[in-house]
Amino acid sequence: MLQPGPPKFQRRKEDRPGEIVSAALGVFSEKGFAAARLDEIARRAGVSKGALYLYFETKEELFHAVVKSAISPNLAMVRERLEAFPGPFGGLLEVFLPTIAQVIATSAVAPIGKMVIGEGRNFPELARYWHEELVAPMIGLVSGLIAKAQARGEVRAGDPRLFAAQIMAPFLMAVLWRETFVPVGAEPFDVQALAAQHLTVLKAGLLIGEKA
Amino acid sequence: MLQPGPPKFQRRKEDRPGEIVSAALGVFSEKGFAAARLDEIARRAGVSKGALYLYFETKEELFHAVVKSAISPNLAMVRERLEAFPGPFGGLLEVFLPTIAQVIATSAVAPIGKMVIGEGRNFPELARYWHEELVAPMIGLVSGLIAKAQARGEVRAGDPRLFAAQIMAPFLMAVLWRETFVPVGAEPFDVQALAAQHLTVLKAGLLIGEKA
DNA sequence: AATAAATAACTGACCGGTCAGTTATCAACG
DNA sequence: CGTTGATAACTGACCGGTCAGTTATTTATT
Repeated sequence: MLQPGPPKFQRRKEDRPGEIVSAALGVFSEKGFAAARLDEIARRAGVSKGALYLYFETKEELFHAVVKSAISPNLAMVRERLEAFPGPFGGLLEVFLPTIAQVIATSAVAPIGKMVIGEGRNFPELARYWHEELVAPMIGLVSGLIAKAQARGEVRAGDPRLFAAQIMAPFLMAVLWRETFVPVGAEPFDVQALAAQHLTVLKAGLLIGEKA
Repeated sequence: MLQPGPPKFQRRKEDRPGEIVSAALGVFSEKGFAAARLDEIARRAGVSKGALYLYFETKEELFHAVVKSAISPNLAMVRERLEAFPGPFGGLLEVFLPTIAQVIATSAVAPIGKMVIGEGRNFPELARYWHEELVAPMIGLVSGLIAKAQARGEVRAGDPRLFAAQIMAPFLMAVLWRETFVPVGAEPFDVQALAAQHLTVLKAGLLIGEKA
């Protein structure tokens, strides 16, 4: 009866938070905030539910940590690529649109974003954080680039913020389509093809002095 | 002790379902499906919780009734206007975009749609219904009109379904922006201005033989 | 032995759904 | 016309299950 066998658990204080956040990302993505069960997050993280409370005070704080972890790297990456781009606005679009398509297809930004949209009303702090940390900077960044391009005479007159919305909107739609309607049988959108076609329309519709 | 006083309730079998659906629309719009409380719906409808179950079997069925009531009139209106339009595609866009903007600004489609997006994963029947009854028909309708316009040589070559997505996406974004970020301090989008600017870009980017 | 990580059993509030009882309404009857 | 009996709309207290969060206890580590 005294054979030790494999220990029941190990003490791994350093790794737990990351593993828990990772597990929580999965469950929140699949179920949304309200329907996510802490028992399931704990199970996937390989710990007990009580252990969650050693590292996070509440469910909401855990959600917050998930959102933070999903935002920062992707935003930084996009921002760097955009600000470092030297050429004209048309060339910037050629780089930017496929980049966005790729981030959407591969990162956790999409399901988290959908969750923020779905439950933002009930968790205003979260919507505020998402808006201030990710959405507003992105819109501002793109708007600023558009305004500069207008000043150089490359982009037609108009509200830069609305132009930014027009540029980003199809990607938002593709994400929500994939997350909402594809699971119930809708035909998916090919995000890369959408990016390519969107680029064509934008170049003809937004830029000055381009041929259709 | 026999003074009747005001009666505790009245029997109004005809009106109850409509009043309950209306109250439910409000609560579902504000809270989402999961967070909506049947007690609150009942309170707003001026009945007891038990009365809800005289007219609807479950919470989900009530939600279904709400979705139905919000969809049908608006879809029918848009479809009629679109199919009856005689002129070229550019002129159709001029009518269609402001119409969409108006429906978004005034109808209950927007909050319900946001709710479907937010909770569709947990209620696939609902997402399926919304997709089959509203979204797929709309996409199909617009795609068909685009294909016809392409055949007439009015619209550039490309996947009509992707074009349809590009046309609709900014309105989706405006709705979600209003529902999600404006309550936490974001600056709203002027949907009418967005429609106007979107029209300009689409005419230059989508149509053949138009001057920028 | 002392400490802290981790567990597992537990609590209490919440809420969808139920149902026994109440009351408005109306038709039948005197 | 007033009364009464029958019906069905309606109420509201209640129940059972669920789940975020707590705590008494065990176990790994130093």
